[in-house]
Amino acid sequence: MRDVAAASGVSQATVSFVLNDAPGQTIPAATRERVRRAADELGYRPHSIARALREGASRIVVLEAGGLPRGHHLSSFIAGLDEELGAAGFGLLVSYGEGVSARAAITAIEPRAVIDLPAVCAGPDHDVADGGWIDGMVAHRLVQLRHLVARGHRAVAVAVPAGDDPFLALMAGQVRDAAEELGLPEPLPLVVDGDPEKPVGALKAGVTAVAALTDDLALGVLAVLADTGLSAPGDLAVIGFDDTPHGALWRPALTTVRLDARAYGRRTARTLLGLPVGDARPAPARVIERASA
Amino acid sequence: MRDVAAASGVSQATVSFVLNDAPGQTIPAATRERVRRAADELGYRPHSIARALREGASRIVVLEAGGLPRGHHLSSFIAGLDEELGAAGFGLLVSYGEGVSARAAITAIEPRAVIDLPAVCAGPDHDVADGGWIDGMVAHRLVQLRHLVARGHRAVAVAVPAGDDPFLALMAGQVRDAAEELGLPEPLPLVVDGDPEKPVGALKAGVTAVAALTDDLALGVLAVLADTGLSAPGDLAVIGFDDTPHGALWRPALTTVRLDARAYGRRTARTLLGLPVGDARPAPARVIERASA
DNA sequence: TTGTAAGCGTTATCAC
DNA sequence: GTGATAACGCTTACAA
Repeated sequence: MRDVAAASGVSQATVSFVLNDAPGQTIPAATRERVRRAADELGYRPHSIARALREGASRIVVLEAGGLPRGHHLSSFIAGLDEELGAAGFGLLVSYGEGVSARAAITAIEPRAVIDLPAVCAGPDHDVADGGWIDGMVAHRLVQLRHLVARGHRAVAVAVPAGDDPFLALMAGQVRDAAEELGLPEPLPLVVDGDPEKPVGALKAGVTAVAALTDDLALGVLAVLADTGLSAPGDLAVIGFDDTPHGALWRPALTTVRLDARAYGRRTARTLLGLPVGDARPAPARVIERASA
Repeated sequence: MRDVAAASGVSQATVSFVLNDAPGQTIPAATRERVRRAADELGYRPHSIARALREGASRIVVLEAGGLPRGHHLSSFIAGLDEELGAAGFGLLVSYGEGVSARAAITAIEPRAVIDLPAVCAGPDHDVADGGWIDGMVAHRLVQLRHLVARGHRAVAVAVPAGDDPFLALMAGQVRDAAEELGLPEPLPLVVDGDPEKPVGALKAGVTAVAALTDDLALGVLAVLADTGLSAPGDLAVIGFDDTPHGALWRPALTTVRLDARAYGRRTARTLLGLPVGDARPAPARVIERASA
């Protein structure tokens, strides 16, 4: 920066003002041009560590994604964040809650902000922090259930994991809400734990279709079904949620719903940066119809 | 740090010396103790940004994992890195090559080192940088092929992806080497692209078993097999490599080989830190026998 | 309109 | 043995 200042015959302060479009400064266009060119020719890159020291935080945003189902939704949400943050000159780091050194790295970075997605979802004021993702979720679950209803199913179960994860519990609630809105009987929970008795029991209870919280849970249902000689969609229709890449590899290939999480990512980024959310309107959820439902 | 110095009645420099065990300094035990206690009581944490500015690089190591097959091996390698780096007070960040903002973040961090795993594998001197992982790989492929040989197979094909990825090309070479070492005929490549003709062709050519480069490729083979009414292991035995979590969900469940990448991660970290590799001896590769081979 | 200088929290080089 | 002090590269209040 000193070199740029010298090369353009101004002081370091002026260089900083020009390069950061500092508001409240009135610098003639000629000077700005000179500084810009010099910076360009010298290949000047701001030293982000020095900047972070000065500003008290780096220009990096961290997304805590530990415990979230990995798949199309998450990567797409990330892609959306990435676009907007990248455009604003911010960096994005995704943490899957791996281990000590990962935590160490995150704290060492002094991020400008950290988006703790699971926590945000559990909290009361989602929309401010996730671009409306969670709040729109019931609508997406409607898409999932409507697919089943359109195929004549009314007695549906919801495939849930064995442990209790707050995030997935929330999702389960959304499925129930969606079912209510469609006037369906309350969906029975179908715990996916490898026990073949579970789906058999559901079948006996009159269930004809399963809406899974995630694709991997749907795959789990498909697996135990196959183990007991039953098959989808004949004996039990199964629909996933997320469109993981490997859902397509299964036989029967998994029918699932895919949503435009990218738009939510963009919105999240924009509200975080204090920008107007703008035109990023999420596309409606889509059923990816394959074989299982 | 200033506060700690004041509280223990020494200068900032002394605090720094004590807290970093600076070599070549002779500080009385009493002073050290006083400083340590003061730091503790005040809850002093070194400011990593300031340190990075001073040292010219942050205490963070970046692992570039873009393009690598995700699964047990990668996460296990990461876990190994994590342990050793964490113990040494370093942070680890894993980049899956997501997008602009991720790159921006990485450069903003000024990492102490970046391990570009795909590049390292392509390069000539792996062992220095990956803890011997790649060089030991032929041995692991032997485990994969031996499982097939022990079941009476000799005509094996190797499942490869449609595009050409340098990393996967390297892996294919290792399978060929392993086959040669076992005195098997050169394995035919079986391109996994969703075309059911491919495995049928292999069958006609007398192939009785497939060793896949990765689990996902194995799953791809299983899928087209199912599409043509054939099944594993009856018509064609299929063995994967990596033990991805969803391989177990398939029916037939995927037989695969799992290796102790964690140890390689630890070795990588230690050589990177200039430490002796020590006792981290990788456990031998293990076949996870399920149903497909 | 531009320049000067202080300061962010460390670490390292010297005197003492 | 310990303590000033300078530097790392940047931003910004204030002076000119």
